[in-house]
Amino acid sequence: MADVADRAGVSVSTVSRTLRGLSTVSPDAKHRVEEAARELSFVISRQASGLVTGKTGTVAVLAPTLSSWFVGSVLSGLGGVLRGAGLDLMIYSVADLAERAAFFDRLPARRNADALLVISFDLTEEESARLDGLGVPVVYVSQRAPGRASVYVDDVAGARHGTRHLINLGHRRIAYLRSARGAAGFTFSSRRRYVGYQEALAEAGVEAADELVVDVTAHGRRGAEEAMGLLLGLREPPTAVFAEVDQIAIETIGVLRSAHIDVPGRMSVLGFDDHEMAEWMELTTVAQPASELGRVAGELARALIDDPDADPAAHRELPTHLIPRASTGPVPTVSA
Amino acid sequence: MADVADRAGVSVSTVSRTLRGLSTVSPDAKHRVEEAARELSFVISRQASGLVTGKTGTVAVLAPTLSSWFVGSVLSGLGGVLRGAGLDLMIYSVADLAERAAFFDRLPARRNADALLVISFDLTEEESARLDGLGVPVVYVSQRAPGRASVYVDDVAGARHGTRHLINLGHRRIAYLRSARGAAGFTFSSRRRYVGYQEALAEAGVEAADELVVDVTAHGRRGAEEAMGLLLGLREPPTAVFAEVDQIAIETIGVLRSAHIDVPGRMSVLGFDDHEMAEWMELTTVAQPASELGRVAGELARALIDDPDADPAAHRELPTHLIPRASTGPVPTVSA
DNA sequence: ATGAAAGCGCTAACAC
DNA sequence: GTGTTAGCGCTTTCAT
Repeated sequence: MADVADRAGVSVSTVSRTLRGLSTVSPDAKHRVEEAARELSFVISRQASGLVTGKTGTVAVLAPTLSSWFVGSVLSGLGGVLRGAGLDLMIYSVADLAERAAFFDRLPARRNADALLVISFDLTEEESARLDGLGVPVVYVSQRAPGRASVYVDDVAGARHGTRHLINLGHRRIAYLRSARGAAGFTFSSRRRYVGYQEALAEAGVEAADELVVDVTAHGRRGAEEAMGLLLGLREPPTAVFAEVDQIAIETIGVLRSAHIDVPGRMSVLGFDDHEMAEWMELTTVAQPASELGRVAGELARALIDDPDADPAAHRELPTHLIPRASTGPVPTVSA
Repeated sequence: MADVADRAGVSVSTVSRTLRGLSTVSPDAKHRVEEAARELSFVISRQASGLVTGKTGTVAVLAPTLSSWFVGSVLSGLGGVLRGAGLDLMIYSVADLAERAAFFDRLPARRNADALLVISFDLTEEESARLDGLGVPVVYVSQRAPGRASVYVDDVAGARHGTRHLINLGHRRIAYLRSARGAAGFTFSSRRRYVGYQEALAEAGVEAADELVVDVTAHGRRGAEEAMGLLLGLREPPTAVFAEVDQIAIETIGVLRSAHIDVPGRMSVLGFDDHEMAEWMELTTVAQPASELGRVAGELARALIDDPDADPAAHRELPTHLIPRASTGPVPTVSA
């Protein structure tokens, strides 16, 4: 920075002021500094400036994986806001339990970020408490954390809406496929979606049947196979299937097609998420605005960083919306 | 740190030495420092230590998106190595041209990372030259950058291997679906895969036919529909289709199934990538070790950071492997 | 083996 | 509107 100051013929203070966009710099000096900075391709060292301001200019994210559609989408949305705010994005991905323990033991984000976003992670109360003592605001994404800042979608309304779509198509025997694969950070949404399904049935006066609710445990297509085997073996099989997540819905379509059961001719299939693949497969689904979640979470984090009076327990609930595609249709006629 | 020193009854120097694992600390002092640090949940400030060491302890990644399967997988692999090396991961995602221009204009990674990884990004020579002047090692992932460090897979061998698989199943009319959707950072692999396809045909004495090579342009299933329309309208339609990327292969399967053309009974479909979805769809594919690419790139970066004598233009080529699943089978008999 | 002191590159207060 | 100066929290000589 001293070099820039020399070249521009001003003091380092003026350079600092100019580069931070403070108004108290004469147009002339400002111009000379900018030119000098460009010529020397000077970039502020966040380390040095952070040392004195106490800010790091960085937002950290804790996520169980980076290779899932959902986390990737959230990060995309987040990236946009942060860039706009001049904040950097630092990622702590914690693949297994050992790494998770290490993270919470050392808490490396402690002094190295201005805020922490926890994406799609079911934390224990003990872990959350640990984060409370972090000294920086924490925002929970895709999870309701009572008493803490969180951003999530309205799973109940989404599932209710999806189920109603099937009811409106004439379906009465609507199976529900629950994911019991133990996907990290998902148990919360899972419970809520099931509630929405039940509510829609109740509202429409459709009788709920336990036999129509199946837990999909096995991974890969086998899980869907087992579930469909069960459902199709029923005295009165369903005419529609609502899968809690797109992945299972898609696997189900695959299984049905292999069995030459037409979708949606003989069986409608509905998903939840709007995974990129839902479009490729023409799956009707309850879309969850993943990148929007990231954007909102980023804004919340920004507010929490900039404004000490911001509510540290603010909640933001985002709506879902149904995307009708080709995998759902009217209930088959009796003759079929 | 001063607090820790007080509590442990030593000087800050001793605390610093202990926390960095230097050997020149008495067991007694070491123990007291560790205890004090734990009690105060003290974490080193990278900003302050970086200021004096000149290292940031951070590796930056430049990627066009975060929500793609490939980038996510690379980052997962990368995350592991970096964590092991005590390095943090910082992400610069550059969604559009404006952001891209801004990145190369300001080069924010300049003094804020010890290395930069460029993932899946077709840079102009001018942009690459700009990165050369960054002052930190740059590693190109999924791209051959002549004269610069890069990590990529052997696309030619992979495509050759995949094509041979189809030939071994008896196929002679093998269509090739090229992605012309302008996916960022992909033109390089695209060319190489096509070469591999051609080589395999030539090796086996199978005549290449231009009519069998189709560019898929439209997005979503429509692109696959158009391509299959073209191919199935041929006097002598193909019996197998090799899609350059899994996404197109999967869309193709969807199109074929809607048209009641059995896969692989009447048409075999082969992909390239091993996208997470390939497994759900039982797609035979040439697997590309995405997270392994990240791991190797991370190690390369680490070597470049630690060892000034490391070859700044090292290349690492990773192998692909064929994963046979249910979407490819023997060529249909003439009676079919 | 340990401590004292200098200084990394920047910002913030204070003078001017 | 601009320059001077004192640190921010560490690491690193240099003594001891």
